Amino acid sequence: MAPRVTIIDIARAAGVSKSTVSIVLTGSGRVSPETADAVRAAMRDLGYVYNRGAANLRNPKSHVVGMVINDLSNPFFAELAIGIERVLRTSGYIPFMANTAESLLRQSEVVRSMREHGASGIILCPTADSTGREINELAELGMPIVLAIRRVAGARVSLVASDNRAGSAAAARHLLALGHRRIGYVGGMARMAVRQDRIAGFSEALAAASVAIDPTRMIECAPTKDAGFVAMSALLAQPNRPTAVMCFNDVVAIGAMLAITRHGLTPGVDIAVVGFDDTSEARHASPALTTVSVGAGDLGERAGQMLLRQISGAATGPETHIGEARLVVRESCGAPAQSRDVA
Amino acid sequence: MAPRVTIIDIARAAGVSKSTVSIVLTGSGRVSPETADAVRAAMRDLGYVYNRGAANLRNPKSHVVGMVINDLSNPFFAELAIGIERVLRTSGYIPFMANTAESLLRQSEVVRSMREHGASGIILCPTADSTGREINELAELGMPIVLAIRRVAGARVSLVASDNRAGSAAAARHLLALGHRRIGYVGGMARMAVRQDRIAGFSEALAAASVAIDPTRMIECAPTKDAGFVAMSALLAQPNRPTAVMCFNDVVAIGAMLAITRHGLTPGVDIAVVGFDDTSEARHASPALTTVSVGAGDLGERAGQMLLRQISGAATGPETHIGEARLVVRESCGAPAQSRDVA
DNA sequence: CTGAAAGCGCTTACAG
DNA sequence: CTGAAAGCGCTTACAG
Repeated sequence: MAPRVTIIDIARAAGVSKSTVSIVLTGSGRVSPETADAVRAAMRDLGYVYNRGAANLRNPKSHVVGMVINDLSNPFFAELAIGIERVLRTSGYIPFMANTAESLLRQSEVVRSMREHGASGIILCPTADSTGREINELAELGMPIVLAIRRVAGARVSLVASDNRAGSAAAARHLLALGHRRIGYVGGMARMAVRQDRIAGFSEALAAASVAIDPTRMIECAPTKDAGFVAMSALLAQPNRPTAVMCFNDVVAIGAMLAITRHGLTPGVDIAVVGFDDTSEARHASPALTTVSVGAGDLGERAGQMLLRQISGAATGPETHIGEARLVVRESCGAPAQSRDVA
Repeated sequence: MAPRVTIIDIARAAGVSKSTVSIVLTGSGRVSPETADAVRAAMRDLGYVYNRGAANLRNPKSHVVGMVINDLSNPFFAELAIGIERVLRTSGYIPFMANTAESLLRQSEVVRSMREHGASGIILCPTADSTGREINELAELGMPIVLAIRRVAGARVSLVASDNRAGSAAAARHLLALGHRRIGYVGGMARMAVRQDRIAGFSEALAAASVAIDPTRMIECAPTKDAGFVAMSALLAQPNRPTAVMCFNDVVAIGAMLAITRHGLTPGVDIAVVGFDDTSEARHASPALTTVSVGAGDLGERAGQMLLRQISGAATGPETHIGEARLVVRESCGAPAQSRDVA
């Protein structure tokens, strides 16, 4: 690789001092248009690359922010990430993304690396086993941080999530209205606050209808398609199987529908299935998945805006945004066609 | 934010010189275990954060690499990205990812930013309108770079892609064997080299069977679900509609199947549909999508390995890996059940 | 094993 | 508007 070209080289080529080059680079202070053009021409000619590390050394205001995503293979988080990027970018920040694949070790490596590179804030979709302790430690170090989607018990930081309890309750009430009484719950790990919230809504709706919850029909599993398949298969192997299942999220639901089909039954006919998230996959699944829409892209934008407020100091403390969760009735719940949502 | 703690603070707290702290940090040179422990304890107590920018200034060997992805909402690219991350991480590199959403402007911003932050290499899934010129400029500046998935005409850099021509030819031969003669092609933009390669395979198969291509049945569109829906709808509005369509990729095919259904027809029965990529969505679509499998995760791993060779200098020049593309017969092509692949 | 010194590429006052 | 100087946090020889 050719020796690095620095502002000194540019200054020499443009016949100015390196202070002037720096002023052109940062846009601070006044420089005559002719001078600025000459400097820019020199940068182009010499293939100059600005050295952020050196700049941040002197002026520690960085415009990079980190996005730490727990599972990029889940389209819900991909849509969320795209929403975050959209607002961060239009605000002049450059978001760098990393996937933790639900590994806490990987999460702490990635977060550390982002701090070392001078990120001015982080949006974190925490792994399922994150605890309030490590998140608070980060925040106490002065790092602006917004938790997205997944609440973490004990974490005293900003949060953007959806109304998990209300969304699940609405879905459960819908199944009850369709006449279901043996309703299972599939997916998520018990330690996840999000699952606790969703189960709370589920329980609340069943209690209101005086329907008992059978703990043997509450199956934990990782929030993935494959795990949903396995968990649903286990549920189907039980005697007295449920007539309906609520799933932790859409990918689990799609896995569950696959298991139902593989078992020789028809989702939406023999067993009602409901998801959570309303990813585009839910719309295109077969049968089309009844699910709870939370607006992944919108939540992402909210999280981006919230992080910007944390960074700028416009927010005086941690903020919380709980987005609406709306039941979308399609085919997989077996509801009569005329009561379904379009698309 | 508290004033930054530096190695000088650590040195003072641990009662050593800052050289010693640096040696502990970098692992260069020998330090007694007791001293090293004292240093590490001080770092923990004071909440020390290593400043990569400062370190890179003196020793410009960075362990960050960039992954630039053109469309993260397409599950194919998400799977690819996960494969790339897997090998990069296990090799001690920390991959930062950015999504360009098919915007060339965004791509150059993101690439520039990665260079400014001292990335030691970049894996680039280029936007549809990337040209060889800008990619060669990057490479000439000495940046190790691997193009993934999308060949770019004129680019003289390393490439990991699939055998687009052979894969498309196999898919077309399959449709011909099923008796189809009016076969359309939906999706991709004409300027994309990948589309040209796929069309070449398609044309080759049709020519071998002495079947003419009707240019009015070749519809360009962006490689997205929505664009596939619109393009297929346009094709269906034509007189003498095709009995089969090959689609640029799976997301286009899923959009096309939706359009067929919306038109009152049944994909796989009234019109055969074939995709490309074999994303997990293809398996779970209804009807299950016949497609060309390229192994997204594997290609990602290959790309990661290739970049590592470019960075280390183990590669003496640009390398190319063309992965196998294998037809996977499911339901959407209307093949008789006994000839279908499992799952 | 440790300490003093130089220097990486930049920005920031400050004097002209 | 420009130039000389100091300093950001680190690493790298080099002398002890």
